[in-house]
Amino acid sequence: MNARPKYKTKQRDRLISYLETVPGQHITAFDVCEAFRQDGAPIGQSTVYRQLESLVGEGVLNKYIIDEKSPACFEYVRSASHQGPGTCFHCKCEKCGRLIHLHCEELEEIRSHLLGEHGFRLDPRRTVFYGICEACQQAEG
Amino acid sequence: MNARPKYKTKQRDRLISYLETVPGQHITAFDVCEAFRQDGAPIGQSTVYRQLESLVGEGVLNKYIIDEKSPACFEYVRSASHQGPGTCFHCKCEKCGRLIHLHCEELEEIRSHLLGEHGFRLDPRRTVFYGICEACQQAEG
DNA sequence: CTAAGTGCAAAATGTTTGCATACTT
DNA sequence: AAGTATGCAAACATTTTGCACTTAG
Repeated sequence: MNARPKYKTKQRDRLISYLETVPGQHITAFDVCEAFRQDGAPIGQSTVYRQLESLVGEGVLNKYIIDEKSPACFEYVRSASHQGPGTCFHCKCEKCGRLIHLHCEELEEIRSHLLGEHGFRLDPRRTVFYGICEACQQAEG
Repeated sequence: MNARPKYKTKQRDRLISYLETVPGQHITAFDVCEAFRQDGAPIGQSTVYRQLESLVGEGVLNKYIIDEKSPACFEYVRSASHQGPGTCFHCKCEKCGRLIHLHCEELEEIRSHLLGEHGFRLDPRRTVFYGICEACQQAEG
């Protein structure tokens, strides 16, 4: 979906190194910039955005739009060549804002159903389920 | 989730009248502003945004964040007092951008599963399934 | 009369872009 | 040398907010 970088640059390497330290976590472009700033060697934010976008295109990162107002967040999935996509669904609580990762085989049914009955190939990397989490349901009665 | 209006104003009435002419369609704040501008009697955009937000809070409108870069869109569902929530899922094709409305009983299973197994009460009004639609799948081979 | 709503212009926010410079190959 | 990448600052687009004014109850 996106162009992949042709050149190996210092910034790109540093970015990847950083990402490897936070696998499976959700980080924003801001987080990344901040990390480098605190390292004493900032990387320009345009570069960060551009590289991040490239890495999404290469399948190294997943990108999630969790919330209309929050910044997009990225999740390191694997080094560019390895493994299939780590299937993981996300649930976002509209009340407390908590983000729940669901590694659930049964949810595969959803994909099958959508594909079989509706011809729609679901992309779990971009799909976020909104709703109310257990804790908040009990709290509200 | 949001405050509901206490006062009945001319702007609010006009907005609701307009919405009633586009049931089930997806309209943006911009569309609304435009409609009134062309009516010769514009309504301030802040007012539009605020009223729209109120109506979402009242359940009259659904609000969807279809896309990170696109404006939020609203869908008129019912007049404030009537009926239960019109259950309708949305699928957004990442390729062609098409938005598909799914009125599907079987998708209720998803809700049951999430609720039963994960304690998560899915909100179909805010959830959008991303993926690739049938046409685009065939096109790409 | 008081609380709520309106509308303008300005702020906020996350992301993208133009462009001159620097780096990779 | 040619093609990319970088980084700054400025541009962007949507939504929100501050505030003085109007309107509904």
